[in-house]
Amino acid sequence: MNSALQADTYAIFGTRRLLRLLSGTRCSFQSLTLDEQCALDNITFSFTSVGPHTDVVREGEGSDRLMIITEGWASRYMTTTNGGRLLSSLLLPGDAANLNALLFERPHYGVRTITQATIVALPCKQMSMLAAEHPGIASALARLGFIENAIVSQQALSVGRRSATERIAQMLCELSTRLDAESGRESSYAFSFTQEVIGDVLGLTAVHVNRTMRALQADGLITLKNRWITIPDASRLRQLCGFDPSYLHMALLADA
Amino acid sequence: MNSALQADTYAIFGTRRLLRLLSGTRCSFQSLTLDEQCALDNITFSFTSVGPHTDVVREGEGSDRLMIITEGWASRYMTTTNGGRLLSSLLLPGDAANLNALLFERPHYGVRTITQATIVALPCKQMSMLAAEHPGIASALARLGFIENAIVSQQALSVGRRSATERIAQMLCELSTRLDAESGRESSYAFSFTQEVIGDVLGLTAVHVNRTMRALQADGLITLKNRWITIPDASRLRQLCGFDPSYLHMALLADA
DNA sequence: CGGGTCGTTGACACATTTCAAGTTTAGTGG
DNA sequence: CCACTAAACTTGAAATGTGTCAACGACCCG
Repeated sequence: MNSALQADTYAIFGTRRLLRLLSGTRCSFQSLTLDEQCALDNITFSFTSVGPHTDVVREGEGSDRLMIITEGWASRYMTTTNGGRLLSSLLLPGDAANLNALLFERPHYGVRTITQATIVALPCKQMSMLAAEHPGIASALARLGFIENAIVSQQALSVGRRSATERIAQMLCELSTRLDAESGRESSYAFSFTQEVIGDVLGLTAVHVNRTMRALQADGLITLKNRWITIPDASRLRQLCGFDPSYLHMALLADA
Repeated sequence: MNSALQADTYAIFGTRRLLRLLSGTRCSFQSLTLDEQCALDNITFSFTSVGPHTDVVREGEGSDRLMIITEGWASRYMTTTNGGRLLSSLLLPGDAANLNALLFERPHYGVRTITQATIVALPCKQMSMLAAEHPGIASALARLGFIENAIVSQQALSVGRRSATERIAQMLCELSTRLDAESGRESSYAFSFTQEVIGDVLGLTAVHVNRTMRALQADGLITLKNRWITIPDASRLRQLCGFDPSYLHMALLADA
């Protein structure tokens, strides 16, 4: 099953034109009314390819377009006045980058690509108008927002109350779930994050990330090779950090 | 000026009946259409007084009522499987406790009072129906959700990338702003948080909170007396932690 | 082939935690 | 109003997880 985030995004844009563009997914649930689907079908959108390490949304600068990552990885980031950086969310294909552009002039974060990425941009005005007319669309968008909340909160919990090992394990488990990478006990997926990026997600130093991941490898909990990670026994890793994926799946439980 | 969170909540319920109940506030902006105000006027709600340290929403347990704190202090909390606890938000009078109950069956957090509190409970079903009919109400609710997001993200940044001193200073500045406690350079407000609570908000130990606050007092940055805090020079404290209140005020900038 | 980015490792510094012992404060019942 | 108790605050000493600094190695790309 695909991650809640992805599935939900696709549900919103689950129409003929957009659906074809969004890579490797299903539109599995939460179907909108036919009326709403047609409305979405008429949205104009642009389609861009962006290099790695480039800003899609600059911190504190507004945008009039809603961006959706359709390929590659990106992140929301925030900075401290004295140079500290934290990636408040990792954005995977299917994730909306700056959902709150629909309601606010300024985001409280910036968005930067990690790898090369392709991005769909939708005019906020059109989306807002659609949301105003179609409550189903509005609530789908709101639901996405609350899922973001859950993920960020979980990250705050990690950063505030878990050891470095637990944080890393948690992150690996989350990615495995969001990427739908598990088959049986084993899980594996492309893993091209810099150790510095991981550190910035988890509030750690790149050096310490290195040591900790090394330890995880030594314990046989993970294997890294060619920017590809394998988790031989997902349940063991989950147990190590007490991972409970329900916070990612909330959309699937909801029936609003 | 009052905090964005409070102001916005009151805007939503800024009608004759409810407004009278919500303590000490103004309904300053973002007025809904007359139609929408009337609709809100017909909501049935209950009204409860709760003692300190009691759960309003238990972690992971759903609720069919939207709770709003009208008096006293409360917090959203999350726990780690091995006992770690983090308060992901502090709830002040006017804040909605479990906004996402409108869309999800289960919250990812629990809500517990800190002091004695009084709480207004609104049936989710009625609110959802209203939101579906009135886009203005829906977007007001969504806006609240995104403000929550901004606050939690900011907290994650604090916990992940700021020193203990900076975190505490940041928290004190945020409270000062949200409580609208400043007059001139000076700011002061009731401060009855346990040091353990502060630690759980900031990802620190109660002991370390103590030491750090002691140091702040020694430096003349704050004064504590009888559960009442005074910040003699707010700008000095802000500078110490690089506090920028804009993330709290986002609603005021929006015009959606 | 060379230069830059990223990963790896070591030694050391330091912020924060842990443990433990008081002291103060607040609340309660006599 | 006082005595008593529990909860919260305070302080010290020691342990420890994580950060810092620095060097080196591996890899990729032009």
